[in-house]
Amino acid sequence: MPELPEVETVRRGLQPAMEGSKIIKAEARRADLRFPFQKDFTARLEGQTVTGLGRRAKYLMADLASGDVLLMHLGMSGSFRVLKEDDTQTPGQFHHPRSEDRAHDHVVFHMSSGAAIIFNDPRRFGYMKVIARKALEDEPLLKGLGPEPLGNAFDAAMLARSCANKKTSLKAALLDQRVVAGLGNIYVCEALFRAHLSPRRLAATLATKKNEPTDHAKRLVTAIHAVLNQAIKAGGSSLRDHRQTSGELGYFQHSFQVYDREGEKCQSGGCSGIVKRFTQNGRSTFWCPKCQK
DNA sequence: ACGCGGCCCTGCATGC
DNA sequence: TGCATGCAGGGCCGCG
Repeated sequence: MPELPEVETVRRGLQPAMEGSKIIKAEARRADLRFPFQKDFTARLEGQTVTGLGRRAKYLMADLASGDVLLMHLGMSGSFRVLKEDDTQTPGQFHHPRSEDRAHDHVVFHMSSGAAIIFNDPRRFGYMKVIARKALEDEPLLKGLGPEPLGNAFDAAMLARSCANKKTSLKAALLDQRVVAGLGNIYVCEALFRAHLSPRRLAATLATKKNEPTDHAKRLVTAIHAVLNQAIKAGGSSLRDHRQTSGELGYFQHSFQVYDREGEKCQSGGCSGIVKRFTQNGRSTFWCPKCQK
């Protein structure tokens, strides 16, 4: 599911249930997700008030009164549901929308607000980890992350600099979380389409010989901003697993212009191209060969 | 040093 | 209907 807009949607959904509320009980219902849970995982959460819920790239970060931070990653299929504690007793209510049983409800936080927060993750590529806030900057999971695409540090000049010496395609560069942190396959495809840039283009062509940003770089940053902001407004994209924490679907998938639209007409004004798909670095790229150069 | 493919895991669509 | 295959929004690891 989750690229930046989906994770941000989840953050906004969890915030009212978590912020200012205490974790009365935390359940880890199996020994591991992607990694084994830390031995003291639940102990470090229980009794703690969540003072804030932030996001960095595709990570959710809950600040705890103890000085710890709970890092959460949704992997490919992770989702959160927020229920009233009473509803968890009602058959059906507790279930993930796509699950007939509770087999993949792996983590539950029981909050003093009366909310039960359930993490469901069939594929278990997601993970959670508690770390001390003062150790955040040494955290390996976060260490190499590039700038937030919607943050002030990310602009055409910075993107051009970090692509200047790359020998990869533009598609691969944008998927590289060290270059910019939070984009995934969908939004890279969509941003490249909106910027009329080919996914096969060499990343280094975003910079001039003097490492100045080209017009392509400026167009691309504008496109990235636009597509992410629109997707966040739409509650993210629901293809398979993504749900808002209320269980509602996101609806940005209806606004895709190339992703998952192989064979359809290009939606760019005046372009008569057809959306094509090919595999790049082991992942599907969707694009219009006619207007993306 | 860096880029690429393999792989982690389950569920779903497709084709025989 | 049943089984095999391939594919999926992420990202770590090892190889060349």
